[in-house]
Amino acid sequence: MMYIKSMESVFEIIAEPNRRAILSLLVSSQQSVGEIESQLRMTQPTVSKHLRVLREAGFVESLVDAQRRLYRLKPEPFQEVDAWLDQFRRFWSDRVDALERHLDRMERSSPTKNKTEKVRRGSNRERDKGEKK
Amino acid sequence: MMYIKSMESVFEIIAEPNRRAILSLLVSSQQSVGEIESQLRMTQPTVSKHLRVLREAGFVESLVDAQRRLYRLKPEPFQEVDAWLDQFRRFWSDRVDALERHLDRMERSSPTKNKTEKVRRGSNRERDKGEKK
DNA sequence: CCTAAATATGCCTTGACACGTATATGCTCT
DNA sequence: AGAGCATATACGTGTCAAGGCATATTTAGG
Repeated sequence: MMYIKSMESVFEIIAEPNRRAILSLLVSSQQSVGEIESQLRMTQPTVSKHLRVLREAGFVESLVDAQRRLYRLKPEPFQEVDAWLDQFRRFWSDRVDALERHLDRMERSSPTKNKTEKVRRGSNRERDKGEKK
Repeated sequence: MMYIKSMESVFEIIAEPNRRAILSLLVSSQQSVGEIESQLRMTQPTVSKHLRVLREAGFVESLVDAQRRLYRLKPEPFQEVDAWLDQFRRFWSDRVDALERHLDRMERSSPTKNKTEKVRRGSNRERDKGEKK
């Protein structure tokens, strides 16, 4: 009997560095387990286990190709993360600005993870602190 | 001696449900530890520990207010998550569509997660199956 | 200075998860 | 059917984070 414990949320799934590496690999194209294994220098069981977690969480799906399984991305969980981020978007930019950056990112669509330096932008939220009870 | 082990990535930070709850709380306004404690039904040490993790990861900053510490959000780590998501955006919609949905979300700013059905887009990599090495 | 309030930290236990090694399952071809 | 490749699963182990509980620290005010 195999117990699939918890791993409820998408956030726990992407918390694992190797899983993020697998996901990034699959952006370029679908890959077999062996291809992932060789590119990421992980053992085959490790790859398979992570793929299982990713599949059960809906991040990937597998296509049978003879003895191989080709894995490819599925969009829904990413949307879920994106939806969660929404509530915080107002903190790093106002509406129009966010739109522009969003567009900008999609125009370029760079495959590498861009570690961009961001300019801090003060939040526009005012708060009263002083009251002591 | 207190070891601050790893907790390197922002993804591990937001993997913890209580931390996400704290972050969501702080969207509306900055809060003291006690306020967070009572609203989220966590013990005070638990709240403090999570806040420490969040602070060291740059998700929040604290303002001293007498005996209280007021915590409020900082944008950078959220941007980092957003940047990571970028590489996957092509998977859930084309450019215009993404823009529309992005706008739509910001207009309504609905807190619920939208579970949209998407049309898959085939990868451009053909599988070479036959060759054995 | 002493006390109370608010928050931070230390120690300990527990449980989850990631990995390695070994093995099982599945598929193909001869 | 049997061999060989590709992938999945089982089991044991080590590590580390999260929380409970106790206590330290900080600040305000009498």
